[in-house]
Amino acid sequence: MRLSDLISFCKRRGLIFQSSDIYGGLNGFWDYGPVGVEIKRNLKEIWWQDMVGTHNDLVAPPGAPEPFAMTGLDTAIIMHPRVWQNSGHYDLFHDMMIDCRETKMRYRYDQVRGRWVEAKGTCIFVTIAGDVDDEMDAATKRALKFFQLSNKLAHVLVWHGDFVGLDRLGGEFSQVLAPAAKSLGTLTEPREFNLMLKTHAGPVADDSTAVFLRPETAQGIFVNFKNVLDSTRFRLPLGIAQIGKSFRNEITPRHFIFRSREFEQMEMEFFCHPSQSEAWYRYWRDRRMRWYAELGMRKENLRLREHGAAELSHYSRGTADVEYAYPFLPEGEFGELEGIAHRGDFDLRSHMEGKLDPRTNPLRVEVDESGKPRWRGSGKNLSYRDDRTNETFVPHVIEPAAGVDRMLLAFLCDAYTVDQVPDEHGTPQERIVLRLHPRIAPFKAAVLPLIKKEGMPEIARDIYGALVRKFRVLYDEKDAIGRRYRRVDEIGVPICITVDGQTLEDGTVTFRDRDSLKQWREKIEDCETALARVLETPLRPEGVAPATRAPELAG
RNA sequence: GCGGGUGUAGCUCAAUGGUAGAGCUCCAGCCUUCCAAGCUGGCGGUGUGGGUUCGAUUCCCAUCACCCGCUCCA
Repeated sequence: MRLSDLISFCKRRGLIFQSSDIYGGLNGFWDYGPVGVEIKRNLKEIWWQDMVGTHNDLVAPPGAPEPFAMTGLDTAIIMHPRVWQNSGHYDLFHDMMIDCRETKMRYRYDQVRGRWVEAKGTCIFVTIAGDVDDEMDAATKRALKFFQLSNKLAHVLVWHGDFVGLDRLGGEFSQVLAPAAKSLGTLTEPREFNLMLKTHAGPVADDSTAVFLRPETAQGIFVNFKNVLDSTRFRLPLGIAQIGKSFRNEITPRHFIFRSREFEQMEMEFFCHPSQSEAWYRYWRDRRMRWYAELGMRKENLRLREHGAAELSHYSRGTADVEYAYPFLPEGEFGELEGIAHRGDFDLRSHMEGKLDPRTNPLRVEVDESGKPRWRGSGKNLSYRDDRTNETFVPHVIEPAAGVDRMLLAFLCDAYTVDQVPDEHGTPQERIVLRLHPRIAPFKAAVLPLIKKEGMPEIARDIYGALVRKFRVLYDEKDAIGRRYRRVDEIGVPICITVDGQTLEDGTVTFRDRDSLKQWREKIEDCETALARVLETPLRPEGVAPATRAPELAG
């Protein structure tokens, strides 16, 4: 499947539209339509129920070290600017970038490094960008090429000093050979790129009222940790969940809803004793991975990737990504769906003491030139006292963080299927069907009179009226029955309930299964329980595409 | 941000420097007893802004958006 096919499909069937469509759209923003909003709400509801709603805090679930509590929050999108200073986002999301006028390449200012080298009476600063295995080897090749020397003449090059960043040049770039350039002095001045969306709290727009839209929901949980403990009787281990919008000024929004500037996150911060944090990390990593498989995501499209030591912050004892083989990626490549991170005590301590320097070990507050904290903390005590052991400690945090939109995209890609179904002449015809798990499906059933006469619509409307009080269901009497089946197949409705000639005789209706096309009969008065039973079909543990349980056709 | 491509009806596509067309969808009706594409009728369109021209959907410029490849990606 091509991504553009899915985008057309999503527009045609009312799943997802471009934001501000009638004005030509806005880069990085998308709207959910009548069908899409149901799917999205279902995903959030399933996650919330799994995390908070149906959690039993009296017993330890399989694989968990001990029983634990779960609760939720809904915090503001706009928070105090100091939150972002101490979370690290302010520094991290304010990148200085430089452009190369010759090659049109853009680099992060702090990722371009170089060294002075002299030959043929000229001294230049030869640079390389990003991660390079052998800096000296790469720089030598570039210098030889610039001075038009053969590879055998490397000894002619006279090197001065060591490799340093561009910031050590004092803004003078005239002798700089940019990473891919052929001539000197092609780099622009460094310019500020702000990845957080900025606005103003209050009607006066000046620096004193500048605030940021949150780039993640997690910080609302960290800064409320003490409030939650003080207002409840929860003990650790405790998980606090939140679902909400986040915003990032992505440089390049791409791939439909995969990377957008306004998106929704489902994050949970799990606070526990440091000595147990690694066990909890493994528990949440495995549980979150299992969740996708249990909702029917094909296991060949899903993988868990543990970050290597080089990728990890030193304070983290582990980070794993749940990844999906999105169709816009090259064959065999996977993209992020959810991250599960062991964050240690970095966040709580940063909000207590001031922003910690993630490069230090053990963690210390980051200081400026005069030795003062770069960003001052709240000064509030965010440690936890266990009243049973009388031990006081700063909890460690395990963070499973999922993006609702890319999760929905992954489930859509996984469910979008074109198969062959015979038409009324028995000739195979192409059919688009969304094989969504019944819990994710936007509607649970469609009630259809076989034909629009002989009293069938009246019976069907009564059944619809009874079901609609409990389920999201559709009623449709327009067009031939086969056409109506196709319509609801396309938006993933798992069950069709058809009122036909036999209904008039014995009071039974036909149940039709979306995936297997199997049919069986249920009594009119049993429709509600029968539908509930089918929708609760145990999930397939091996993670194949979902199929509702379809009893053999009776009679 | 760079390079390439594409913007015509809800969708997929056609055509043209001089009244823009089809199929599907959708709507109204007919027909129809289980897997869309039978019948009749109907609604609906050249992304936006400028320029050239008597006249621009077509040519030119700009802009916006999407797709692909780079770059980036807490």
